[in-house]
Amino acid sequence: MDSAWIDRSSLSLDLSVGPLSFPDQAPILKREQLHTNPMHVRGRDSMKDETQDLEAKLNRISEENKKLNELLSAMYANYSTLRSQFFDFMTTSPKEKGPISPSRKRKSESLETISFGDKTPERTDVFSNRVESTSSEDSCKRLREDPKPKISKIYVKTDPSDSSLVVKDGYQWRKYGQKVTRDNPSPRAYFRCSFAPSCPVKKKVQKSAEDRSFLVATYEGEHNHGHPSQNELAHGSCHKGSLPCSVSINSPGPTITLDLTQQGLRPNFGRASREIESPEFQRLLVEQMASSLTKDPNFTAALATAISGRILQHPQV
DNA sequence: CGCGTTTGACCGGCGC
DNA sequence: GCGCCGGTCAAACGCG
Repeated sequence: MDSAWIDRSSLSLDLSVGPLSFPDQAPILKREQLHTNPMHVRGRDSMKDETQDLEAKLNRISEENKKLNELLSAMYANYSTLRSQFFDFMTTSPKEKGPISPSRKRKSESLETISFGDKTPERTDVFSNRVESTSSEDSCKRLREDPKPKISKIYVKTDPSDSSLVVKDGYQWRKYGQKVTRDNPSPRAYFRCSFAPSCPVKKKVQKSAEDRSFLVATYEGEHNHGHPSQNELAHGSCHKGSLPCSVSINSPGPTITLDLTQQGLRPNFGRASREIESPEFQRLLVEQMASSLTKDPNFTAALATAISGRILQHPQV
């Protein structure tokens, strides 16, 4: 986790919690208080105590500030990990395979599994996109026949009560069947890509047997046409059927949702993989995230409450 | 009326 | 050969 790039001096977290002093400013505050606060006319001992108190408090506040910065860094690191894995998936999925022969034989599974917003017990990292690919040695026994279409699997978080087996991925799908399978009580829906008549791609969607709040979409084959929502992406809209627009982070603490639809957070996909590496982009991204946080009244209110609570714990100030 | 979805029937691979 | 099971077909149906 490389957080050294964060230019902390450029991050101004206006938290609306009144004047916050940093440790190096503490002596100034002390001098001001010596002249303005009649309580400081008391003996040197009490002054010393108060000075120590103030210093301790300032240290605590700067510690909290530091922790918040670290939290932000961690959030960004997770975010960039997710993003790069997503780009990997986007650039590698429907490519480099031979012609697809419509074989009715049982498919040999050459799996590539990716999960969005994953939180099942086996996948504890809330930001990890699991990519499962069975090795070629593993599947070569079953690959004795014609080359199989590429198969990829995607986990999509959904409402467990939502019975619609719809995974919005930007393509147009036509449902041609539904079946209840043995290993899973929830039905499996079969879709064919209907964006291009000759497109051989098929999709199976079924609720995960282990966690019904996840839809498992299995894609077979590769699209022989462009992504229908490319234009939308280029124009910055993130509407119908496009790629996941927000990522929910579910942790033992509060739920955090990073809204990636915000302008400035979503660069043009064509140049994205290069731009995301540039320090300018990363700096911009952190500033965006920081400004999103500080503009969120709930966040600033909660932070202000926490800090003022700490201060009020020491009423002698 | 056209298009998409639903759903029961059918097909074919696989294991016993 | 038979039965099971996943996958597909296609008629019926619903909706705009």
